[in-house]
Amino acid sequence: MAEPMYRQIAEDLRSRIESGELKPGSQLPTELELREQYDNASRNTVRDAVKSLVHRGLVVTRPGQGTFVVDRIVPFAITMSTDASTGFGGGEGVAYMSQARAQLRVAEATVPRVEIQSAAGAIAQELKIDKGASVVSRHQKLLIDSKPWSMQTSFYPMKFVELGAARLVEANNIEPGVVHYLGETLGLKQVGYQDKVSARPPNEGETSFFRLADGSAAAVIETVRTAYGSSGDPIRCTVTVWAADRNRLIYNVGDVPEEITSPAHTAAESDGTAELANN
Amino acid sequence: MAEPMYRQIAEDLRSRIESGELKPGSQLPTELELREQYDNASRNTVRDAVKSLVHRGLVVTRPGQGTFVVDRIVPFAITMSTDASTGFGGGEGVAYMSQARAQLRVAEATVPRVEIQSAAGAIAQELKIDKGASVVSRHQKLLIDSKPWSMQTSFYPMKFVELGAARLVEANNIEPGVVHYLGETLGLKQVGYQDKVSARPPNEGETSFFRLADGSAAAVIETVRTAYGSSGDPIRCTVTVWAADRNRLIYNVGDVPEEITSPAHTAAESDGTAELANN
DNA sequence: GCAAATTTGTTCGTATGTATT
DNA sequence: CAATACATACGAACAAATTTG
Repeated sequence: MAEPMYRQIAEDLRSRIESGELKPGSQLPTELELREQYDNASRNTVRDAVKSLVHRGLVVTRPGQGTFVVDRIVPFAITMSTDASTGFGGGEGVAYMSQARAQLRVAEATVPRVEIQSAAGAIAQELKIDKGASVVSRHQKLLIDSKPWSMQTSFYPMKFVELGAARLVEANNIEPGVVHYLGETLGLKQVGYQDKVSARPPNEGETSFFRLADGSAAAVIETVRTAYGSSGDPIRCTVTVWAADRNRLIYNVGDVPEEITSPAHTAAESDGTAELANN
Repeated sequence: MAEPMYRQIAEDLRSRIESGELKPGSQLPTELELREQYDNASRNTVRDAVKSLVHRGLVVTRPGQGTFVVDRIVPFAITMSTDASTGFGGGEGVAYMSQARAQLRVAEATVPRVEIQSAAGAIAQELKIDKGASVVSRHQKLLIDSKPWSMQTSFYPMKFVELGAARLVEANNIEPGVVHYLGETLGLKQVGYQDKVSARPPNEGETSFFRLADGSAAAVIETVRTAYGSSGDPIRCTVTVWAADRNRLIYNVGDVPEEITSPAHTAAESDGTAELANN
């Protein structure tokens, strides 16, 4: 018995899924049926097999209904580097909306939740302020086609408000964008930014917002964007958490052909990811 | 009993870990001890609780030894946008090595495994060649401090070999870099590239190479980099898979202060990620 | 709208196997 | 070899969610 039975069952089911015998969206045999199909294994054993598939993101189980092969979501492509078509920083507010439209999706954003917080270590470091200093936190959730897509929180030094950028603490959208507003009121001009991209398992809040299956291996992508002004000082720090299964981040570096950078192109692209023979 | 018992136990253990009562590297109580601590719950119930922590990447279990709080790895920061200090495209070969040295790490790469393959759909699309056309695949695994860090496969149109870039199919490193070599032999100059960044659960090969705990929620980051020449035609496509728990990708866009872009800075940075109050 | 049937979720008990010390 | 600790597997009962009649 080299391989435990529940793993053998899991592998067999996986191959049935990948061969197309079990199509996306279709229901797996019930636990009772699986028992019969697999040598009258115990119900707990077939459950372990199914759990392993849930965990790998191949199927989802719904209490009272059954287990279903996952329907692949068409990922939303987001240009994170400066987007020629919208003119400014990708992945945020206005640019996000316009990219969504270009991919024939409907984007919405919740009303910002604004808070005054004392800066956590990482934020303080990014903004080059003292740990514990006051910062304005503006938090928004972004939806596409009415489904949860990402959540982002921007942090600004409280000093900006004191210097005259009063609207920073207002709980509504600042049109056409906070960056533009800071330019008008304080003369700050964003000249560049640095993104730090990482991936990790979701925490509780993220799991519930993104409606991630409980035991699934779903991951989130976290980007930390620190934007700088012409003086070289940080203007803001924006932390965005993306559901990994429905987003793809695009960075263009140097000269990239026009037709490649257009959002329509990335949208239309085949989803035949992975399987790119890395082994 | 709103919450099932195994979840309550899991949450209690989680809080004991996060409060620091159970430190990284230390051993959790054994299953037998946990039974006693939690109201004589069944062994299966405490096991379910522990599984849920394994799954979230907070602990690892080792047969015959026990369950241990995970030791956080210090992530390796990789500048993916063009790196001023090394002069060329981040995240690959030479640049990777030099960034590792700057962060006081030791980087190694395996000897390239070279194959002639017929292009899969996604690769063909990236390289703008016919699906099934021949491509040269050059695969390497990268280690840092002797531990598995990433694996990457570059695809080049077979046409390049026919046109004179014979060394493309040699199974050894091409110094100082393939891009440089293609410039010399074919006059191709890389003027830019597009990166597509996504995250997903690891497949079997990745799990074993990265030595990821079996049931853990570990994710991999996948970057697909397509590089373009001055004519606007694709030169190559490089697919890199990174273990998400030990890598952080850095993209600089526009003007970012020198001290921020230096590898030493990113290395020294506090690891106080997450907890950035996204909820 | 309710009751029954179906399906997955939780919890228990028990036995045996495998890895490590 | 023995003791310890986790891994696999079985059986059973009841709970909760959903669909169906």
